[in-house]
Amino acid sequence: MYEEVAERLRQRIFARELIPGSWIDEMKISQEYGISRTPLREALKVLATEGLVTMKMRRGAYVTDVSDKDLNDVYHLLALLESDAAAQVAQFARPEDIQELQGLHSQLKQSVQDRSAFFEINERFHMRLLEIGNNKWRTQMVIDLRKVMKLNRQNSLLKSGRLEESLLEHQALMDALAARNPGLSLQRMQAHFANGLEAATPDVVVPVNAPHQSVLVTAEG
Amino acid sequence: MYEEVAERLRQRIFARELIPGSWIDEMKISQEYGISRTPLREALKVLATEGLVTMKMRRGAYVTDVSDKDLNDVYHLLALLESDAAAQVAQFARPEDIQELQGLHSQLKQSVQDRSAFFEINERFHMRLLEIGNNKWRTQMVIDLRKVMKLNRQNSLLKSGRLEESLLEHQALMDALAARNPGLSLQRMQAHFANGLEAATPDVVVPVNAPHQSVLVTAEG
DNA sequence: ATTCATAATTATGAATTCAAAATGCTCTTC
DNA sequence: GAAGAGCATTTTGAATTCATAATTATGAAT
Repeated sequence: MYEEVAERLRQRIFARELIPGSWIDEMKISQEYGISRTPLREALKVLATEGLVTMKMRRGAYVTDVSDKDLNDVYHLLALLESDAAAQVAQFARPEDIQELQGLHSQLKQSVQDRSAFFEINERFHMRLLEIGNNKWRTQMVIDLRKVMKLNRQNSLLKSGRLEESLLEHQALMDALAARNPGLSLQRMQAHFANGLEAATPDVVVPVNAPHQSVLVTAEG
Repeated sequence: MYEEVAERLRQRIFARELIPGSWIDEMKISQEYGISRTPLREALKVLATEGLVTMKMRRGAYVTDVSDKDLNDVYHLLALLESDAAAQVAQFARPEDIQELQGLHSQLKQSVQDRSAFFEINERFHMRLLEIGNNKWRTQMVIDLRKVMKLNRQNSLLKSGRLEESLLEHQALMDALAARNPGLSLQRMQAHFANGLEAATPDVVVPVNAPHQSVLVTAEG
């Protein structure tokens, strides 16, 4: 059960229902979920090792408050890991895997007018690339880091105008992958992230007190 | 208490007292430690998210069995992350930080005849470099990955003859750092890891049934 | 009125108890 | 003698209970 509880808590944290820095009332949550404190506490300790909550001695659990520096650091690592994955894919992927990525890219092209569809397919593309990269540890690290990114971004890091640019960057990446050029693929993924970060500077982020939303959050375009 | 218990379990796993693939008897361990199952189970769940143990539904906890591919994948990521850190250090570290690293390097040079001292100082050097790299997420990831490396290596990845080579690589790295050359620092760290891996191919690993030892295990030289 | 001390309340951390599921053993039957 | 069904034992997972620590509130003293 603790896995399920952990996931429910993650969603509430991402949705800003549980505010960074705030104390997590074990009694209240366990009553809300109709469970005892035992599995809840197990879930909290898992979230603590994930970095989503912070345990204070004899003080309980608090939603971790990530700073702007933290976000930049995490974003840097995402760029590093995902571009590494891109290089590996260019080098070792089977032809049908490249084909699959091209299929996803085509879908992405077609959904450039539908913002939420674009985000969803974009997310799928990045995740499939990681999986094809065939290093489960890297994949897990990226998953964890993306969770942290979700902690402090209410919406996508994409500005409205970024969708088209992002698509072009994806195209360039796909070309490099199809050409089986590891170094170029790495560069193109790096560039993709570098542009995404520009669009992500704090001053373009929507107000914190915006109503929570279940919209997909992506770290880049 | 769960933190303490988790650490004791980690040590037992690294020491091969708990064998990869084997089942972890909650009752037995909790009696051994003179505690109840509750904090033990919390610790196990933490170790599960760290990847050291695997939870099976209604089957309990098992020490994770990492394959040779896993080890190569993890090693690849260590090289990626630590060389990234080296580049950052070359770029952003304060002069006194570079000085400190040079101090550690000097100690390393002096302890080339004492194998265990060499390992310990080497470990300190790598950790300090990471800390100076000033990205706590990267540092934490490296710490976690190094734990996984310890799962399947009874002793160091260094062959006896590797100590001197390793020292030369460290010297080259230090030069690049002192010259404040990020790209070169990155390359030198990558080279350091590339050489370490060569020495770590399965056929040079000591037998698995060797008596457990508390010797420091390092992922590279 | 303010500050310090003590008591009471509240919440965390751990132990114990309880329930449910899986495995293994035995007994029966073919 | 072997195979399958049923029961017992073992073990996990969760709830409840208990103890300890921390915070807050109340009261007294300066």
